[in-house]
Amino acid sequence: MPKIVDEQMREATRQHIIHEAAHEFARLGFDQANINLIAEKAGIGKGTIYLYFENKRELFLAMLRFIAQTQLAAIRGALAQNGDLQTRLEQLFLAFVRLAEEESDSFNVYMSALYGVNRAFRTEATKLLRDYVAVIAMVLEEAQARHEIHIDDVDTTALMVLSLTESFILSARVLGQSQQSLMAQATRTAQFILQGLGTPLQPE
Amino acid sequence: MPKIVDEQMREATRQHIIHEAAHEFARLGFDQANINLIAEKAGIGKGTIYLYFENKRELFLAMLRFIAQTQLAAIRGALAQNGDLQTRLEQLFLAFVRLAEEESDSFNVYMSALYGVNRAFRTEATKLLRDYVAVIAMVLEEAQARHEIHIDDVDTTALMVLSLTESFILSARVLGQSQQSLMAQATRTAQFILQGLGTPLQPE
Amino acid sequence: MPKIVDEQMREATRQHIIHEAAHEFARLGFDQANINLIAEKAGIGKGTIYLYFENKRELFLAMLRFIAQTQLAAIRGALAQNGDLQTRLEQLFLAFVRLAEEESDSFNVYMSALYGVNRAFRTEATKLLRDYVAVIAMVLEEAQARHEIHIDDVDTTALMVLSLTESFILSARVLGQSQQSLMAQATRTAQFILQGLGTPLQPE
Amino acid sequence: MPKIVDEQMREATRQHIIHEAAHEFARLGFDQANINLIAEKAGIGKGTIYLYFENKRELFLAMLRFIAQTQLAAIRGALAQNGDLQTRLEQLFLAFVRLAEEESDSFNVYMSALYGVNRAFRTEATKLLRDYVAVIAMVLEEAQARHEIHIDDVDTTALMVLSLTESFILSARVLGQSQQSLMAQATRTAQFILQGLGTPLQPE
DNA sequence: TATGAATGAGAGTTCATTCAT
DNA sequence: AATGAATGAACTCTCATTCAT
Repeated sequence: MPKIVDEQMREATRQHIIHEAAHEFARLGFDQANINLIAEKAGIGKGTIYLYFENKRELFLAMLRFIAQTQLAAIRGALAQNGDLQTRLEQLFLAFVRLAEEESDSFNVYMSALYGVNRAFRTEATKLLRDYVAVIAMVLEEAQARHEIHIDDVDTTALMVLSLTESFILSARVLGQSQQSLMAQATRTAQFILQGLGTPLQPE
Repeated sequence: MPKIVDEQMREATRQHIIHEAAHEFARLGFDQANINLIAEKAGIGKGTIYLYFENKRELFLAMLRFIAQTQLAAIRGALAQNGDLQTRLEQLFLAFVRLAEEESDSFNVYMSALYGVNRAFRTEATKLLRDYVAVIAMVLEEAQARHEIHIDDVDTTALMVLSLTESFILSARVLGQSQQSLMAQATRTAQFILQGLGTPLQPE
Repeated sequence: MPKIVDEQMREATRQHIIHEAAHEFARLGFDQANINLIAEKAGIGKGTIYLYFENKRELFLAMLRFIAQTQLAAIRGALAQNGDLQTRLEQLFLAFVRLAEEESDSFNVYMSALYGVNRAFRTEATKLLRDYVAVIAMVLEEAQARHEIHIDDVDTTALMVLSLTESFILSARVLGQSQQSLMAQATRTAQFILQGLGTPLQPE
Repeated sequence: MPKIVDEQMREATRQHIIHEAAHEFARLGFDQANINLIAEKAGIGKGTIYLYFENKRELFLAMLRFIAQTQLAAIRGALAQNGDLQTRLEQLFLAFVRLAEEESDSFNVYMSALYGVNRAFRTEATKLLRDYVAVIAMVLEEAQARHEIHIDDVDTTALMVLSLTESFILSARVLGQSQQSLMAQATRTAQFILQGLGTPLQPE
């Protein structure tokens, strides 16, 4: 079965290139990142990259998709466990804190793409944003089904939740807050959201 | 007083360059923006830009500062009028919706700088973030002085308010929401915040 | 006799590659032609070409030789039939018109090689030129033996005849003359040559 | 008048670049010629070439036009003097011999363009071919006006004359004939043409 | 023998910056 | 002060060729 082995090798190399590319793109941005350097760091020849990706742009997009998958998987994982809404919102918050810490490069790349000028990159980054909203909306709907809350517009509310977790965390980090101090705010933020939704505070 | 006249001329030219630069940087991003084109659009010679700005980087920074001033002035203006906290939060929300619409270029430039890779740009963009938080914190403290609310950590709360306004609005716009539908959410968002802060809903 | 069979197979593959190469070289020129594409069109692996030809240059030379053989065979064939000089010159002219039409790619490749910058290619293309002259010279000598004409310098005259047929036809084609209008000039050109040689016009 | 001086300087530089480019293109062909090297040989910076020519292709075309002008001027000059047709045909022949010797680079570039694969280059080279034919046609018509000859199709005849001079000379050179031996054939070729046209040989 | 993945030299082109005028 | 011609570093991408399988 050399075909399958080859295919696995190829996919492994692809992933490897994407990893190095992610690092460089995060460090320097799309324009300043250097294909030669990415190849060098990946331990392959300069031309080899073009056997795996059509051009620099496609490599960047592939990397964006990879980041999106990874991040979404992490967030989904954090919300997979059962529990009441407060617990799950706390889990969501903590998951984002962890991601923002461990994958800060990815977040920078993602935000740059989301608010940058390249249309294709924005489109790709927007998909992740939509996925985040969808995942949170699902959690909210489950809570609603359990009569924990009552919401009119689930999607808008989900976006508010996302702003109070992801955006809040990113801003706080930019302002210099440590991971620890951020984690300490998980409960409080979850309470803020629940109260905001009109749900009376539940005793911890 | 030729000196002063000269000084005024010089400042006017500077502002003029910054304006054209803002347009190009917003349109193309820092790397893709072309100094020659900016000069041409500003109606001055290529070399002249370097009499006003040390290099491309400094021009970008000056433009960032200009954007920050303009935006902060708009937000300050929106919060200047009196009224209870709910009203002022609504005003804040509406002000951001307007800004995001009318100065969307500036927002993109600002967000790119905030989450981009250039350290100097991040530092500058962070200042604006800090200023926003400070302005909101002041509003919150005034409300607290009037016993409308009670908050422990004013700065963190201010950042939450900012996330629920600015970040929320930007995300919503990226997802395709219109200015109108956004404006319709001002009251609701303000209520969400007030409830989140533990304040019983006030009759409108 | 597997050896001979193998040898035949090998020669067949070689010819096949040359054919595809001729097409690509004629279409794009030596530099722009792509070895990978030639291999693909020939239905063989990229590396296989190098088992048949040392490098791109050698492949081009082999193709030049192939073109030369084909063309010379066509011209020889046209002159093989008997007849007086006028008839044979007409045949020569018509043969070149046909070749220029049906093998215009080959002519372009040949002319590019003849007047191009690559020394090796020029040398190869010059051989064909010499062969043409030799063939024509032979015809002239036969006519001389039959006392149809009297010439001092056969080779120079042959070159003049070649210029008035091949070069004339190629130029006319570049200037847009159709195959038909060219063919109509066969008799006239032959007469021109004969008169040029000092031979009184023969009644048709 | 700095404007005019500048304009003259600019034109001088342009001509200078074209000269060096002609040399390189003749030596290596379009694809192999190196813009960097052309710049270097012209004693200017690599980027400077792009202030004078949009790209490599345009530089090549400009050079083709320059060659065409130069060659056509030489041929026109040779035919300017009065004299009977025989004399003028000899002058034409000698002019081409001289050109082929002194500007052999130009001839190679021109022929490569004429029979090469690049459509734009062919179009440009064809113009020169047309001009040659036109100049010769004019000479023939003048002779006809003086009743020296009688021709039906002037253009076709002009092309025959061109083939018997330019193409003949180029072929002869490729076959190794020296300038001297070529020059010695001027009279004979002119006679060949005149006889070919049906004109009784004039006593020298 | 046949293959095609991998390689890396190489080249056209852009553009921030300089500096003579 | 203002200019813009000149510069050359830098970068993406192509493709002939190699070689392990």
